[in-house]
Amino acid sequence: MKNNVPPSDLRVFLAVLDEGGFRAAAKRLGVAPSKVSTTVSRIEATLGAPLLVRTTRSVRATEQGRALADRIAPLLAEVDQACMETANSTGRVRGRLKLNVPGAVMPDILPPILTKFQRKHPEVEVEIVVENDLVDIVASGCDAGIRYGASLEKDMVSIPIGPRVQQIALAAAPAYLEERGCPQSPGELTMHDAIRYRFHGGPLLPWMLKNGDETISVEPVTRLTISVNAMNTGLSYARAGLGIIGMFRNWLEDDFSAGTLVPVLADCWRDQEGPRLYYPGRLTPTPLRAFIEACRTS
Amino acid sequence: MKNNVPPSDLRVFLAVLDEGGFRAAAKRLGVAPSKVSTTVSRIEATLGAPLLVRTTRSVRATEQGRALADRIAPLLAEVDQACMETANSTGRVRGRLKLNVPGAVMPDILPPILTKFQRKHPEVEVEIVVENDLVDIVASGCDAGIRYGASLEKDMVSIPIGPRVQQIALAAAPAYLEERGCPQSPGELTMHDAIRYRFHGGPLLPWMLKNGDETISVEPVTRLTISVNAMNTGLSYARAGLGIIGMFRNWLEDDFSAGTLVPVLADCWRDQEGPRLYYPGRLTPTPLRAFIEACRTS
DNA sequence: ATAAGCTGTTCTCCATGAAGAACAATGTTC
DNA sequence: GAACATTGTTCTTCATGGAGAACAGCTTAT
Repeated sequence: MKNNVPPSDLRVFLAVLDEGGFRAAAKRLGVAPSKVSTTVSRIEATLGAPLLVRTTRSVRATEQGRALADRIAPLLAEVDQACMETANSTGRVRGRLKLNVPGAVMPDILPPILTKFQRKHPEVEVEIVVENDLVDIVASGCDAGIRYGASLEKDMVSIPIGPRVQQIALAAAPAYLEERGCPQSPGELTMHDAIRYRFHGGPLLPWMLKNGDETISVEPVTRLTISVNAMNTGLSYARAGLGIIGMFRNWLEDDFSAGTLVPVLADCWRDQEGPRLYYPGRLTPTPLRAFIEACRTS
Repeated sequence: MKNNVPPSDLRVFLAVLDEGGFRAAAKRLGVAPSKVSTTVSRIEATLGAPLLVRTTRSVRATEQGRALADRIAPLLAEVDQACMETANSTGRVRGRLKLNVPGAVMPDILPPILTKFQRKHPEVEVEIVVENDLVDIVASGCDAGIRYGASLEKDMVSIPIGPRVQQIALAAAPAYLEERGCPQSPGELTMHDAIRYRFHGGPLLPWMLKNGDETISVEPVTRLTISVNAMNTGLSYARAGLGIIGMFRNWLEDDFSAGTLVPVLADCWRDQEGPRLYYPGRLTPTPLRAFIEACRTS
């Protein structure tokens, strides 16, 4: 009977309410905003009742829309749960795993973990979304995310992934050091130009250095601030002699070997907490659960 | 997450189980069999589990398919209920009404009822499916059906629609009566040729006639048996002098007026139960409820 | 006051899913 | 045993739904 609303359409409607907007819902569902718009309009036409009030810049449910959403959301969630359990009941780890990760883990942290994981679970198809600015994993339609230093969102769980610590190393081009001198103590860094990286969400990668038995925070003169996503850009400027760069040591190894960058105050480098895997605390699909296990055992 | 099965697909899966086959499910849902086939296959691929075993000529659920169906069927039914109640909450009678009716009610019984109904409820879109052979209203994807003399199916309710009784009239062409003589009593009918109508499902329209104070069943010599759907065919043969025809009086009025057919044994005509509206006993959409009310008050 | 950025919606075009036809397989009837 | 009827599935074609672009409207920043 054509009076029925396809429950898949209802899931679109629920996503709009969950995300607070059509574009956010579209992003989470991996569809175009126009589909979300036309789907909600079609539901309203079929039921003959407005479900959403679209004030510009915000969406909110009507009374009827809220009542409908409250009633069907747990039902559709349980349908998803039933499907997931059917999928899991085969005992095979299969399906798709979508990870939202910063560029920073792309060169050398994630590849070995993924390679091992996919060899162990060949039926899992992995999709990597490289993004730095977005913290909300669910809103981006991903199963899990990797982040440095992000605070824990509601209902999210985090475990370490990759190196438990990473050293923040300082480096400069030989030409820069010949011109400006090589600092002999952390205090001298304030007289130098710095190239600093900024995490998503605004915080700079801090320059915390060891000074004898203590750790001090150094605020150098910042000539350039770059998103952690644009890793290679920062390295290029550093190689060009723009200043002293502060970055994860593993990123700098190739330049050290090639001589294009030289370590600065190597004895003062201190450890930084490594990246963490974030995922929703419940409704864990089998592929994600297997990946979590792979992270725990690596 | 692409691990999710669209719940609309699950509805297709449930229809296959309900109807016991792919083609029956396709008919009920108003889609092509190929869509049902590919939809179920897609669900099985997504979940990585066979849900149905398709022995040729029969379909049955696997253990996992049965478990999944048992769990999600009430959930999706409640989702439909929630939508229906949202639609009803506007207080407006709107939507679609799909009726499965025999051709017998098309000329003069249904039109006045529908005309009145649609004038009262202009927002309802009515679709009429003319079918005689099929008894299962739900399996045909209709909201309700009209039938003569059909037995009550499980969970179905019936109310009279249109005339509470209809007379079974006998008639013949003048030329036939001149040649064979005009029967003076019901008993003489056995010496005449008959044109009889058959209801869907096999029973013939019985020739029950009054004989004094009693009612007798007459079994004439049947020259032609026609489905009630082919009403005009039977009339044509009768006009051509093939025999005495037995049919609802309202169908014969035009021929009586035109003189193309003449009443036979008019004093012996007895009343027959009129048609009935059949509909599922629960989950009554608003358009159907309004139509039921219209039938009750006409 | 203007520009920029973001929203939801509408419109256009095309890729995809669905309809329809054809097929292979099986059970029933003659 | 052959013919017939029906099934589920596969293949081909095309109509439609969705992506993408553009639009109108609104809020915020300059």
